[in-house]
Amino acid sequence: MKENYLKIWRTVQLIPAGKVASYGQIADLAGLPGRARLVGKCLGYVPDSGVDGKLVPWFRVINSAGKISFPIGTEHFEKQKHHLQEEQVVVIGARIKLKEFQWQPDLGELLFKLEY
DNA sequence: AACTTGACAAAAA
DNA sequence: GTTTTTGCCAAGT
Repeated sequence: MKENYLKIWRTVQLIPAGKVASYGQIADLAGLPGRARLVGKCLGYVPDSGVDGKLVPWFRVINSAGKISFPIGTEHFEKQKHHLQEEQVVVIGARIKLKEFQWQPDLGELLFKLEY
């Protein structure tokens, strides 16, 4: 169902530059609790052209362990790491300090997103 | 309808 | 810290 993909893509667009979010966190915010794996799957289908006229920053989504989910050394891995470093996120190996870089949405943003 | 597949996650070891 | 095991559930065959 493409309905869910859109919810997820739009939620990912809310992550500010320089911050990251986990797959589970995105699932929750998108109103799809327990569907972290769906988030991962659908990010693989993100249109390069973007959604609603904006790009979807798929590279700001990492796993709950605080690591990039692609195998180290793969093309995807390097690309994601590069994107993150471009916006000042510190990546050591595959690891990112969630304590420092995890997105913590404030109440205002949540209200804005309450329309489903 | 049955079975497989994930860019996952939490708990256990 | 690490790896393994289990549970998860929409989507695609």
